[in-house]
Amino acid sequence: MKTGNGKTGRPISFDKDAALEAAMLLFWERGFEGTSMADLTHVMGLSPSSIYAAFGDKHDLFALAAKRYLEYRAQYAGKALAEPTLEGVMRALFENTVEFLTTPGHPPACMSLVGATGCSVDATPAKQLMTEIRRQNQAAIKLRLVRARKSGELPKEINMDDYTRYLSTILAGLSIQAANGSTKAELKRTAEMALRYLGY
Amino acid sequence: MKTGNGKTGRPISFDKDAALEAAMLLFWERGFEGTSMADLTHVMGLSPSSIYAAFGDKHDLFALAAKRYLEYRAQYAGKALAEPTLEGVMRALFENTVEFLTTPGHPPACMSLVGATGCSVDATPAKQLMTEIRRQNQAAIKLRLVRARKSGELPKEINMDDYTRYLSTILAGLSIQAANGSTKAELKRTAEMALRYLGY
DNA sequence: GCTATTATGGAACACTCATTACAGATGTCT
DNA sequence: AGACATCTGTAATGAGTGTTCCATAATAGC
Repeated sequence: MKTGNGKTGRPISFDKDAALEAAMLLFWERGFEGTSMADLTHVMGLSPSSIYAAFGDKHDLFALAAKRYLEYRAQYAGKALAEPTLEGVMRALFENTVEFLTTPGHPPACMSLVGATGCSVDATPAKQLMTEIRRQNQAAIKLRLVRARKSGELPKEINMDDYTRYLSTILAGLSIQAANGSTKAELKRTAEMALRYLGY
Repeated sequence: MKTGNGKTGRPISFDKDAALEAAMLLFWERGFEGTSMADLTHVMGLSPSSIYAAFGDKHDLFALAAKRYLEYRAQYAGKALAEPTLEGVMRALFENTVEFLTTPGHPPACMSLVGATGCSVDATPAKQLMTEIRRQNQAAIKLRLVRARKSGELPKEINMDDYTRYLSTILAGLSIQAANGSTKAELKRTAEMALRYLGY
């Protein structure tokens, strides 16, 4: 796996980014175990040797796909948290999530939920990676909520961990609703209802 | 697959219920694709031929396991819906869910969520079965809410589909929280918070 | 030109997958 | 007893798994 590093030797002949993007989309749709290397060679348009030389083994490739997913697709949450006011954060969090889940061109669910839940022991690294991503997302939300409380936008009585967990719960539930086949309009109304019951 | 029907011939030599229970637990933990027939022979204590004779192929066995799961494990929701008052229904729905998710001896998640989400095309029947179960659960909740509205326990302005979907969203989210590793105490507080924000 | 270095595709690897064929075991019925 | 029917374990089936080997191709520097 020295691809692209050395100045000498035969140069790479394919678009590494495009190949990884294709792999990511397939992993997103079928999960780690549901995606075979043969499937990957097809959608990436590469032979096994090229994949192994450029990305390592299946676990490495999955980790790279997850990284790409976070950087290129899952930024909707980070952007929402960057809103100046807490109300803006809350509204953006739900709206962006619905928008994300219903964007055509990719599966209607979070990759961290479908990537590896319920899998053999061989896939536990992938499963742990997905869990870790979920935990980090939740930690990011908490950080923003703590800031909001410091600025007085959130009552001091509210437990930050509990409130964060409650928010994450609803957001994760939305992903499952989308996977169940809910339409965009339905998800929007659910998100609005959640906001209303939260007091926004 | 004529096991147990005929009066003649060699009788079955194992506890069919116990074998199916073991299969169900493994499917619950590892999902359809994450569970191999070899794994199943181990936990069921049977040879492949016995399994095929008694339960059919892997898809059939998974369907039977799902049925058993619904009948023996997932009755907590149905019981909650049988509560006489809406407030009782709501409280029981959340409390029973938390209790269910944190009961030792089985994975901390709904089988309908981990059974087959993100899988290869071969497993789509299993995936559809899990989705169907989720849809039926949601339909049962809606039925109970409609009854509550007729009895005046729920304002007429509330859209039944939306409210049902919102409730399902939170309940599904709880399952993911549990799968993430939340403790029973944390889940309890999340459920209480959900109830409070819903007005109960 | 040559050599060094890396990438490529295809075939082969050892292994696991779900499933079945077969022979023997164990029961009921006459 | 024997005939019949069904179950059970072993071993095999062919297809699919992730991964590697190897001969060849393509570049850079000399």
